[in-house]
Amino acid sequence: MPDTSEPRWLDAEQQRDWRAFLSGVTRINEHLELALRPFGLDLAEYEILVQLSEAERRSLRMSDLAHSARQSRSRLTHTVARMESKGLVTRRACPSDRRGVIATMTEHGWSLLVRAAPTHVQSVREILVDRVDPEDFAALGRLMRAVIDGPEPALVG
Amino acid sequence: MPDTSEPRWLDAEQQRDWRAFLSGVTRINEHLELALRPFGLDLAEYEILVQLSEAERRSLRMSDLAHSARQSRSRLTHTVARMESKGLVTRRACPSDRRGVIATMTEHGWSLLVRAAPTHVQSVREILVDRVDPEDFAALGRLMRAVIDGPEPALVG
DNA sequence: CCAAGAAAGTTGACGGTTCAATGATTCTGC
DNA sequence: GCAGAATCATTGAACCGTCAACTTTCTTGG
Repeated sequence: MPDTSEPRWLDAEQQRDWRAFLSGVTRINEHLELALRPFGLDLAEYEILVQLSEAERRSLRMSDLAHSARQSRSRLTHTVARMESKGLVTRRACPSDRRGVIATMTEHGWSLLVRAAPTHVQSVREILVDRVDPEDFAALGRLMRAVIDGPEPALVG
Repeated sequence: MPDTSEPRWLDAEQQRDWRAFLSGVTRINEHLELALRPFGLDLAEYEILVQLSEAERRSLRMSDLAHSARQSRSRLTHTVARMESKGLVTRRACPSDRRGVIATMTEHGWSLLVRAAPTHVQSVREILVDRVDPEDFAALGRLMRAVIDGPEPALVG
């Protein structure tokens, strides 16, 4: 049966903070996307390049890449296909698991990342890191780790 | 000429916090979208309903609504058109400015919001508010207000 | 007043994401 | 060792957001 108990609304201050969060995230995203634009990248593609750049041999299984870049496998397939046609990555069969596909960053992808990264970092600083109290930024980290590490919430329905 | 000075990279801790932020935001969004799904709403539509519900006569000019729901005017036009066809909102000409269009929440839209809101709040609590240290949550609010209220960053290019 | 420009809103095409379905391969329990 | 379940990756269609172009109306400087 549906939960008929009175919902626990947010108090005024919580609501203010929550809405600031929603607006802030939007602004941060817009700023980062704008900064990547001159490089012909969006944030999702940038993340893919970063993950590949840090992996052994600059290569990852598609599903590991999907996980670390926080994308669905389907989305990743499409995005990587596009990036492949731009010459940023290549794909090949995985030798140890014939279901698998390994994506590898090309030299061209690497050099694009190297060129884009300084601007990206600068944009992160401009919109967030250099703009806020370092204590609050550390609190942000703690808070987000609590969000990530917590159990899958059930949302009883 | 391009800035050739060494970029100010994030230190290890900043990077850890920043990446936690990216992951956390993704997780929060996924959780909220999931919670709204049974109501046939996504977060963008929910925001539109919230903004209308708090406005006088549950009505807003399209461009004010676009601003407060953090959407482009074009996106809002499309989304409101869809919501109109679902019977959640109506549109009519603005009497004082003949360029304008006023969106109004219908009774059906209102009742859907009333039904969805408790679940939505619960999902916000589950994924964030009830999961983190209240001090850190307050820090989140401060931090995001600094992001929002700050000047348009130039991102010198 | 009026011409030029700005603002409001829409439109349609394009591109990207989601979703469900599919084929192929590997894992699991018996 | 095999049947059934789970995993990996892809596909294509439907759906949604973005972008540039456009119309209409309002504002502003001279």
